[in-house]
Amino acid sequence: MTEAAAINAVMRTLADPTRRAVFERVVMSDEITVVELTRGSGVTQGAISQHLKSLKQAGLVAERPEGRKVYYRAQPEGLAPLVDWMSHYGVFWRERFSNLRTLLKEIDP
Amino acid sequence: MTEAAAINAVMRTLADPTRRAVFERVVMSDEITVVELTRGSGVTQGAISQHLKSLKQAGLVAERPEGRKVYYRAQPEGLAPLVDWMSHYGVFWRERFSNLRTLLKEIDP
DNA sequence: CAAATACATTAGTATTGACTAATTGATTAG
DNA sequence: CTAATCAATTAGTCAATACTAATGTATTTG
Repeated sequence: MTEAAAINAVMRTLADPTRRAVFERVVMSDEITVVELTRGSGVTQGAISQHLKSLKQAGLVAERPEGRKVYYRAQPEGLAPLVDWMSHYGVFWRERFSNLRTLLKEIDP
Repeated sequence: MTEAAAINAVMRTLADPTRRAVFERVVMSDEITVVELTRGSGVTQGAISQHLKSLKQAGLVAERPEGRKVYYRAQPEGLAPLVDWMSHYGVFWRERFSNLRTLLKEIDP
């Protein structure tokens, strides 16, 4: 996958609010199943599975089947294209990155 | 505009490749007109104006009318919601942020 | 084995949205 | 003043996509 295709996939995948909410819940949970994700999502189980498929194709989540359940977890390298894009075009806004800079100091002084 | 609405607007706006390309060209140029943006974009002038309208509503660009031309420039605070979102959900991937850390050291040692 | 559970997939629907072609409004040039 | 230029907007079209309902496929339970 080329660089442009990667950022395109990630952006398009995270653009949908419902799918982004699914991703956020996966991030927050260590591991989470489809039924759990469906609960309180406002959409059907089928829709959740479709969103998970998109997220998986974008490299944002990974799955671990266990019995009849499938546990999903966030995938670190999935957000890399977005970080890279920000790095590339965010250079022009130094002051905005001071927030990130502070954060980075906190987590890795 | 609420926080969720802001990240939603920015994500959806940058999700389209053509519109993102327009934004990138605006970022790279100090200021740029609609005709210049239309040249080599592959779409019509009307489409460019529509994309610029979206970018403006998302707070990603600003305009400066001068005569019959309108100069567009990138708006710093427009990417803030994306940075904040990354800060919030990117904390979980420290190693990925090392790239950004290196970059930040370079631009502000 | 039969019923139930967990998830994926499919077909069909409705909405969104990106685009063009054309028009309009405004400003500048001849 | 008239032509031409720059940009925005409008109406209409086409494709993409988010969703539901239903079905399919394993796997577990009783």
